[in-house]
Amino acid sequence: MQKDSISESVIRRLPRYYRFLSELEHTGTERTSSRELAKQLGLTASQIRQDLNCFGEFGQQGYGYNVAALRRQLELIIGLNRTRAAIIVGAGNLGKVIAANIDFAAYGFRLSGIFDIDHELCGKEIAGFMVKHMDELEAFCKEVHPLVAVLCIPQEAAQETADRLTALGVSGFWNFSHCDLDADRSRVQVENVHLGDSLMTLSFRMSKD
Amino acid sequence: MQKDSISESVIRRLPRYYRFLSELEHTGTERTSSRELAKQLGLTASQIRQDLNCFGEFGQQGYGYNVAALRRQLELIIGLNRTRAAIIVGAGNLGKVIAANIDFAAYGFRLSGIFDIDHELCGKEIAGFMVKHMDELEAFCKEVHPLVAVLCIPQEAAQETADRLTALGVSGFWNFSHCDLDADRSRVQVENVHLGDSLMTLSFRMSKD
DNA sequence: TAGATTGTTAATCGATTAACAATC
DNA sequence: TAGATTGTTAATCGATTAACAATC
Repeated sequence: MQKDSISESVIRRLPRYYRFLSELEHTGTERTSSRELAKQLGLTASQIRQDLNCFGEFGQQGYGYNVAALRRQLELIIGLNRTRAAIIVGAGNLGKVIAANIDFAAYGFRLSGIFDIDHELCGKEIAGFMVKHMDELEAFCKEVHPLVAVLCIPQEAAQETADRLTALGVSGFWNFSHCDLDADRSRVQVENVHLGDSLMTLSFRMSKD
Repeated sequence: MQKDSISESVIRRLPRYYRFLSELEHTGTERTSSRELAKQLGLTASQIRQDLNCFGEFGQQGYGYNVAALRRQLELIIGLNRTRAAIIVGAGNLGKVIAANIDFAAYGFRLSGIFDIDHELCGKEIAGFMVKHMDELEAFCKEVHPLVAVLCIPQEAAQETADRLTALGVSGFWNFSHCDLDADRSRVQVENVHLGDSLMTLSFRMSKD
């Protein structure tokens, strides 16, 4: 069904498709077409059909796509129906915001713990979780087996912590540290959120004009 | 000097080059080569030379690149030496974290105000700024002329607010709202930070294995 | 001079777009 | 049936990689 390797470009577009179809479904739209989607998303109809056909045949000639069905398919493709345990490492400002504002369940995850090295923070409650000390990490992972770690720690500690977590069975990192993690990409998935890099691209594009 | 149009792929790599060269400079490294950079960054030497030559000739045959000089060039290329006024719109959790944690000056910006529609939040201090009410936006912009707005507001309010800000002379948006802004890309630059999309790509990549 | 590494041109690869037969 | 729109193959375009003369 699914092509062997999906290009990074396609992967980056999948969430947009899902997001837009969710909106369409929400407004009660029943059917759509690659032409209509393309127009709304600023892509070409060809591209959308090519992208979707990496995963299967979801449309019908002469009709187009059923919005609800296609959204559901994308949900399964992206894996949003799963419930992987996730932990947040680093309970500073950023960790707190993520704990409180990200609807993990909507993305196929279940927040199951928050850790920090600062003894001051431990025991405090964030988003319904009592912050645990990093000393408890091994015992916790042995019990809960989190698959994903959200890294909200300083750059200096990131690599070491990632290695420690990998050894404990974590195979996915949502990395907010300002560094590129060194990891075996065949076994571990890393999604970087480099806010500084993001702001730099804005700076660059505004400098050209 | 600079090629007419720089591809999105190149733009995304520039911050990584800058970041890595800053590290090298910090550790006292004097010279490097495209080969060495490529090895460290997981790219090819060809690609790095092609990328840099979009902007000029910064190396020397037989020697390579001077780390400090190349870093400085990238700083200028990305525009980090500038000081564009920026405002944060939305003083909720996310707005607060960004105000407190992002070193705007390091990226060519200067934070100059924080706004919210919630009267409760107005007057409170965040990162040294007194939160202003959105009613004061027009008067403020007339005086300070911010070029950039960081949107930390709900999806529903994003488009309307962006339009309002565009009319007030804002030409760059760092958009944390979970929606794709509709803007005239020839006059306005938009950099989206879609955390949901980011987490979905992680979900997708973890689902394959 | 010999070795190293650039800047740049040419070749390759992959992604996007166009075209169209299949079919609802 | 006629019109619409898919899935898919072929053509195009752009980005990455390889090769190499120039030169430090």
